Amino acid sequence: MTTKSADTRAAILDRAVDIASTGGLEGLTIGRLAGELQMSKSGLFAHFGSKQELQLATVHEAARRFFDAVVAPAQAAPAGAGRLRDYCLRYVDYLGADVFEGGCFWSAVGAEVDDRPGPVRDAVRELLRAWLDELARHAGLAGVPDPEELAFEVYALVSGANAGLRLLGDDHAPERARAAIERRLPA
Amino acid sequence: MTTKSADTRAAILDRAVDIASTGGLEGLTIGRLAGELQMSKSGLFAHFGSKQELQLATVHEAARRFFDAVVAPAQAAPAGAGRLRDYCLRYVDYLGADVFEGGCFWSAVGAEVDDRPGPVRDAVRELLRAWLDELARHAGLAGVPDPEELAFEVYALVSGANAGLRLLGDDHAPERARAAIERRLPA
DNA sequence: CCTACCGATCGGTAGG
DNA sequence: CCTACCGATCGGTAGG
Repeated sequence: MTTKSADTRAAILDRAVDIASTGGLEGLTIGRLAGELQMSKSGLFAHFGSKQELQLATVHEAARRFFDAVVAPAQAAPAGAGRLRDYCLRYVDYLGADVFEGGCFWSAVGAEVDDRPGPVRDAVRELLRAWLDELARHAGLAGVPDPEELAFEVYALVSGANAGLRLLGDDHAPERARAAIERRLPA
Repeated sequence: MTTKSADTRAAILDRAVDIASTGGLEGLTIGRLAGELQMSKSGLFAHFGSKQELQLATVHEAARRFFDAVVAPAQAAPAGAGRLRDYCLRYVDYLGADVFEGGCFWSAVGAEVDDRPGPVRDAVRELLRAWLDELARHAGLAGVPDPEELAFEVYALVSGANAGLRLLGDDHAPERARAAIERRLPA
């Protein structure tokens, strides 16, 4: 029975993802995490062995949550224009769906790690890269002339909506992103 | 002669802006800043009185740099479509112009402060708000139907280009943003 | 602008 | 998973 240990680990990561979505991966300190979960620092630490391993596990747990909220439900739509459209709509909707406590996890963490070479930055980079590739792939299937350009624009608009929502407190931001994306999607 | 003290303060803030553009306002520690400038922590600290005052002064110094690089040079262009176009081009170009050591200061700092209520967040928010208002104002003068929508899209695309450049290492990102903005600008 | 401190917190370890 | 530590660094202060 490794179940109890696995449950504890899952509970730690669940909280870690929300802390990091708010205060970033630096704000995710072992002391704070242990305090909130009412366990000792060293007890928690033993699950990961280093701060970096905790950060990596947190990033992958965030990817799982993003996958469940945006990617998986869209698999019902047909590949190509339908899937692309579904991805985009869910991508915008996810900002207001409280998937993460601090809004888009990738916006919160992306700017933080981009200047820090290492495995954590690489993991974030590759996950974002894979998501943009998936968007571009279905844009290509839909016959869009420059699929990578479209993927870039959608990503930028959704990130912009998150910033508008969180930093400016502008509730219209997702609607603005939706309008711009709608205008850009293939008919 | 308060000149020597003012010079020191200017040198501190000059370095502080670049550190914050890389490691964020939390990465901007008094110890690190003092170390790089080869002065004592307390000597440096005396110029500001608190970490928060240092952060505020750093944000305003960053605004000055952004103004000098993007806003001021565009004043030669005529109000309306011409100015709007000039703003947008310079806004994209500024990403690759090494105005800040860590790329766009506002992208680096925006996601960091958006969950931390207080004077620092308010300052960042108001500066961004003012910039978007200025973009929208000239879009309005140019006869654009929804000036705020256009300002939002331009801001999102430039932020996206910065992320593409810094996080993904995609050198095409500014060109992609430029293309999308060009398509969106009034003829 | 300095030396010399302060209490708190950081990531991490020893040893159980 | 715990108690009890470690050296380093944090923001900040006293006193000059």
